[in-house]
Amino acid sequence: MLSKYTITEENYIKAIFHLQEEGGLSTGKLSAALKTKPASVTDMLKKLKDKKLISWSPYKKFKLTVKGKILALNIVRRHRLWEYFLSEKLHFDWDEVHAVAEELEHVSSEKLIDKLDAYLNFPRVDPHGDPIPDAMGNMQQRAQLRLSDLPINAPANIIAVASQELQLLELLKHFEIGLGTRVEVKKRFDFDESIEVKIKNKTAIQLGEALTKSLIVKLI
Amino acid sequence: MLSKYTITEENYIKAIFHLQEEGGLSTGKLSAALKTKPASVTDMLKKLKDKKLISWSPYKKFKLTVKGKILALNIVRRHRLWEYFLSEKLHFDWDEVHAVAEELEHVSSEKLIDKLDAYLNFPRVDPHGDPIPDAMGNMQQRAQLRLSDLPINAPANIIAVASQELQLLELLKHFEIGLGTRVEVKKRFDFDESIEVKIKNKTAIQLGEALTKSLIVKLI
DNA sequence: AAAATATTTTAGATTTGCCTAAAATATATT
DNA sequence: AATATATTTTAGGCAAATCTAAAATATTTT
Repeated sequence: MLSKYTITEENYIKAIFHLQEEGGLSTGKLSAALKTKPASVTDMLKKLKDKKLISWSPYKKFKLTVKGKILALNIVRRHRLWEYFLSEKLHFDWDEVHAVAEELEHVSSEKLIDKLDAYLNFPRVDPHGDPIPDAMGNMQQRAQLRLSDLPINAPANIIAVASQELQLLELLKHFEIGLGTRVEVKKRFDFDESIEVKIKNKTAIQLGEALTKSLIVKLI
Repeated sequence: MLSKYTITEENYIKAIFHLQEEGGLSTGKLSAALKTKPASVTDMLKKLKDKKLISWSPYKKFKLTVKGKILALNIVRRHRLWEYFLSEKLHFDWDEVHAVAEELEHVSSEKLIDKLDAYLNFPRVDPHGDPIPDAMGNMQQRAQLRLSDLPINAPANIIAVASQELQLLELLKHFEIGLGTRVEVKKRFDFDESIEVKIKNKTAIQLGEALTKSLIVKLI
């Protein structure tokens, strides 16, 4: 039974979860992710500790407890189910989906989410290719072949974008890269790890490392 | 352009709107509706006045401004569209719909609501029979649903009696039917258009056409 | 129209989440 | 290992929305 938490608390838990997964959890990183000051983060960490959602003590590393992780997975589940709904049913563009889901995820009815899940036919992956935890909190690993690792001349499809940064999504839109887009690596420049990629059937273009590492592909 | 308001502000505006429609708007009634104390209501009324959503001055009557009414209609629109969605798509029972919609209505994306509206095919009435304002804030009069038109097994309340005939009122008294009485149609006889109705929790009784066409009901 | 009652508002506190500035601790550099 | 730098925490405050208790105004009753 997940009791009720404030929207702020949930946002902290979610951010902690994601940073923890990336292996870069700290007060400073958290404050950056949440756009608050480190001092504010410390305040909240104490509260989360009191609620037994994280383990924490002054100046030490901190992390989610089991209880915290269960909550985090539940929030992630809500978020991704809503993303799926917005994209699949309401035909939102996939780069608009994230912001709205950010609000919807805090609606706390367990029943709502389970019914939504059923209505959507229990999708296991959201529009960004991220796996959706099921009602028990189980989430599959996601395939992790990045565009940056794709062999030369191997045709593949974009299946996920490993970042929600607006600037990135904007860039993808500009290049007309989306889920399912066919790509093929033509050349690799060791100098700056940039890559020459053929998108769909257009002439090859140059893409930087940050971008190609964020694009998850699957060989055709 | 509806700027952003806090959830609390929106709840106040919505409650003021409904009380205003029923003709019973006062600090005390508002505090009861919102489950806060009158003193808290006064505080908020000052804030809403500053934001030009209501007209108010100490100890005087207060009411929504045009700006306030537009906002109220927009909130009502969101609420009722979500209710429709929950009932129609997710198959929630009607009595569960309200509480969840109460949370969903505060998700502020205009685009979300318009797309939801389209997805639902622009319904004009929610599962309780209440009219849904359109994107322009236009709302039709509440449909006068007569007991004779009530679907089978749909619980409803008597909200009006479309006749003042003494004989009718006498009959109602005899059956212990009054405003607010819960009714549920159990069977319909096409032969003489009489109906078998369960009143409150008593055993169902037979009512004639003239009577059932005079009783206005509202789905619960 | 005065008194009694009911309603509403003011005044002063509390809690949540945030802030700035300063202190404490941890990490990196020499 | 000592110092310099970076990070994190503490201390003290602020704004939103609430509360209680007391004061001000309206309304009802006699």
